[in-house]
Amino acid sequence: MTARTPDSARDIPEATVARLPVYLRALTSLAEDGTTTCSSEELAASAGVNSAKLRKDLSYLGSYGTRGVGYDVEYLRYQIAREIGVTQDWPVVIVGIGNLGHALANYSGFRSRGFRVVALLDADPRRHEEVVAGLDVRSFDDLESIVAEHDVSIGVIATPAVAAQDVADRMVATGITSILNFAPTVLSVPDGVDVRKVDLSIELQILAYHEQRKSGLPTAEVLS
Amino acid sequence: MTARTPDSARDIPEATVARLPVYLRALTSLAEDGTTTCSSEELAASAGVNSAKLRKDLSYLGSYGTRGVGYDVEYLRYQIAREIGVTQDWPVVIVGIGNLGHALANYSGFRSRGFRVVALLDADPRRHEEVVAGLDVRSFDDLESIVAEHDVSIGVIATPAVAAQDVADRMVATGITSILNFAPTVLSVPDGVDVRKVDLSIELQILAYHEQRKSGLPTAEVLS
DNA sequence: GCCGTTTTGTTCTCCCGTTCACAAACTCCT
DNA sequence: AGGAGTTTGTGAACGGGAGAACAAAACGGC
Ligand SMILES: NC(=O)c1ccc[n+]([C@@H]2O[C@H](COP(=O)([O-])OP(=O)(O)OC[C@H]3O[C@@H](n4cnc5c(N)ncnc54)[C@H](O)[C@@H]3O)[C@@H](O)[C@H]2O)c1
Ligand SMILES: NC(=O)c1ccc[n+]([C@@H]2O[C@H](COP(=O)([O-])OP(=O)(O)OC[C@H]3O[C@@H](n4cnc5c(N)ncnc54)[C@H](O)[C@@H]3O)[C@@H](O)[C@H]2O)c1
Repeated sequence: MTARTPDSARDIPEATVARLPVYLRALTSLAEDGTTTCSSEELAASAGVNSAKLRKDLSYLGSYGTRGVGYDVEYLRYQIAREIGVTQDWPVVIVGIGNLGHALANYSGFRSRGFRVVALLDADPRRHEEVVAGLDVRSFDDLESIVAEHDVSIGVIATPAVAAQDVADRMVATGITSILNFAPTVLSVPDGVDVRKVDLSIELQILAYHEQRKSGLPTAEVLS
Repeated sequence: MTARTPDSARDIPEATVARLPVYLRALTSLAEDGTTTCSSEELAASAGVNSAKLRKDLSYLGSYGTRGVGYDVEYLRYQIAREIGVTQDWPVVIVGIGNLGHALANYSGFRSRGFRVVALLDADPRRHEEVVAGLDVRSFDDLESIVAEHDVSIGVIATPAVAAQDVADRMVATGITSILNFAPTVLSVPDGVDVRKVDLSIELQILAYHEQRKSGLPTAEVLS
């Protein structure tokens, strides 16, 4: 509305934002295969979406394709990365270095996709002896200084559910404004702070619901 | 339409299905606190949703509340669990016992929420020496016999991306019809098979997008 | 230089999901 | 028993996203 869009501040629909990373990955994959140009049809197939949806999504970023030709893979990849903001690395802290925290710390996919784990924190002093993925596990009390030092704005919570709200509160207090939460709890945070949750049990329960349906109906599933 | 709903076969909107597990968890939490009755307002707050949405969601299951009073926590909890299909355990196999697979195998939240891990499979023979969470890590070739023996219909993929499609194909061939995929790939499966994906990097990239927006705008964020 | 072919960008329509708002229904108090 | 006060269940308005369909634009062949 206010039309004072300095560069590319059009607001992109949330559903589109959620798909841009998928396109980014598909483009990276195509680039690795040596493909330099692709049509919306090919890219859509690679990303698992409808080609009309893909084109509409990309149109929010600008006109980066060429009619009759398609998209330049490398150019489009860069434009999407720039729009998402992963052309340079984001520092991230992980809190709660238990089963899941270890896996996250060891995950190489973060680094390659624009994120750098700068610290691993845990409340349990016994954990502080450990070195995971080349990083010392440090005291949760070091949160403030680490966030200040590395200018961290993204935090990951992998603690038990009971501790998650406390951890979130501390994160917010130190200036973190984006949280990825693995604990099965609803976090309450002030306006201006984004929270996304990943909840395995919910995903499995959704599958279970459909599974129950399948076995219920006799064979009235397919129609093609 | 066809109105031949044997028991409770009304089709529940997908968005509602995705929230039922959240309500289930909120109700369990309330029950543990000793609450026996709750209003839609309380339950909605506990689940982090709008109360009107909650009531509409619940109305798809039936009329399980009492006007002027609210919902019986234990009764509603059971009704939702039954609708989702987690009143008895679902057997699950996990394929790919690396960093993430270990964390999943050790996760106690599955058992308590209606799922039972019956086998851990890995293609790497060196893994077969291991015992994780009380289960032997077995050869991927045992998939068929394990699925047949335990009547498994849900599989979890925690292998590297390159192997994921192969694993999915094998799963489908053995009769698995629901897959939870952690590998960053688009899986293609036949009709009748459900796939849900969990992708950490995508979640972080969505956060990064909004984070970039925040730092762009000066302070035009809050208005309350 | 022009025409047919290809593929993008966009418009239009439809559908799903969210939210408001209110009547119906139940409890409790007098 | 009746009325005031609560709270559910749902009809209706609204907004956003998905997909079909097409016009505009670029390329290649002649
Ligand atoms: N393991 C999985 O595969 C998995 C799957 C889905 C969800 N989860 C969820 O992720 C979270 C972590 O799971 P996990 O299996 O790693 O648990 P875990 O018990 O192995 O690890 C939790 C860690 O958090 C630390 N911790 C506890 N309180 C803390 C605090 N206040 N501040 C900082 N650190 C604190 C503990 O010392 C421990 O090291 C849980 O909420 C769990 O429900 C785990
Ligand atoms: N570790 C994390 O926190 C994390 C986070 C997000 C996504 N992921 C994704 O999850 C997957 C697993 O991650 P990880 O860190 O555990 O990797 P990992 O390399 O530690 O483990 C992968 C395991 O899969 C096994 N495997 C390989 N090919 C197989 C096959 N064809 N059949 C059966 N088993 C096979 C390997 O032997 C290995 O044990 C990857 O796709 C990764 O991108 C991991």
